[in-house]
Amino acid sequence: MSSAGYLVNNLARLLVEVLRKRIAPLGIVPGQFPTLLALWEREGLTQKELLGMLDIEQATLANTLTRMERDGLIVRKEHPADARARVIHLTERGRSIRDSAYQAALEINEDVLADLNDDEVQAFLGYMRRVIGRIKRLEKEKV
Amino acid sequence: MSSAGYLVNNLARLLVEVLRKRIAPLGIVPGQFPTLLALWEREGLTQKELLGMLDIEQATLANTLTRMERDGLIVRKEHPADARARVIHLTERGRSIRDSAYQAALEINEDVLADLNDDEVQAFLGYMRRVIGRIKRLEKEKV
DNA sequence: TATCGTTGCATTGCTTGCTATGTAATATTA
DNA sequence: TAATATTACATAGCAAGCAATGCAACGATA
Repeated sequence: MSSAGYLVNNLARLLVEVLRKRIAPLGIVPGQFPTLLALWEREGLTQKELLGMLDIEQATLANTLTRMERDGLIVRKEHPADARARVIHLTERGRSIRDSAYQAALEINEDVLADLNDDEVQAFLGYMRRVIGRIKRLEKEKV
Repeated sequence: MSSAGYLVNNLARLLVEVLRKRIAPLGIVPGQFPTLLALWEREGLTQKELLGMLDIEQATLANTLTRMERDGLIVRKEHPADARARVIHLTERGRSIRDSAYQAALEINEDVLADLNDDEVQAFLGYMRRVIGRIKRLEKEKV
């Protein structure tokens, strides 16, 4: 029970739970984090634009945005030029948790990687990027 | 967008989808894989015993077992000595896909890690085990 | 300009994870 | 042994992922 796939899956779930506990006081959940990071960089994006930054499927993002709107983190306003699209803005609340959230993310990163030195961390990240690249290339070839 | 957490999560999702596509012809889904691996090793386990091998929560396993029973992979029979417990057996169908499933898992492992040499694979697995260990230790301390 | 394909987003339904809680059955103890 | 605690499993409800599909609005073209 320790193939790469099993370990990656296990690690991912552990990390999500660590993140969940740390950001719970901010009133957000792990699935909202990548979207918030993007919106803290730039507001007023459409769902399409956001999607381009996020490695998730459109349906997943649409549902996540609905929950974020329900939770008072964002608002979807009408697009000035295209009635199909909507522009996404942070609420004051969504904006206000930015610094604490960045802080939490940094702390988790440090805590969790504390047993690896800098070179090892770089090697680890490098391996993951290479495997991710490999899988994406495999998928493209088959199409 | 390339912290360890983000990469791990991304990689885990990619791997699950690769697995999903490869095992779809066998009529099973990724969440059933670890349970099947355990049952192919030994049948007639209780849920409790299975749980001890699986790094998931009891409720998750109970639901997975229900879907596996629905899909005709396992049957839950009454425990000879304890009326609360049930022993879990593979159906003929569950048993029959064993070799193809092992084969699929091996192939995926190879395909996906093909850009890393043996030393790099070992290093990669080692890093994951260390980080997993670190997180579990962190959680224990807090309790 | 009327038609028709494309685009942007929402919805539905499923899986797989979680926590919290319910319910028998079993085990312990007063 | 009656009361109580614990155990084994199930259930409910939510999050976050996916594919498939629906629908209105937009854009291109005959």
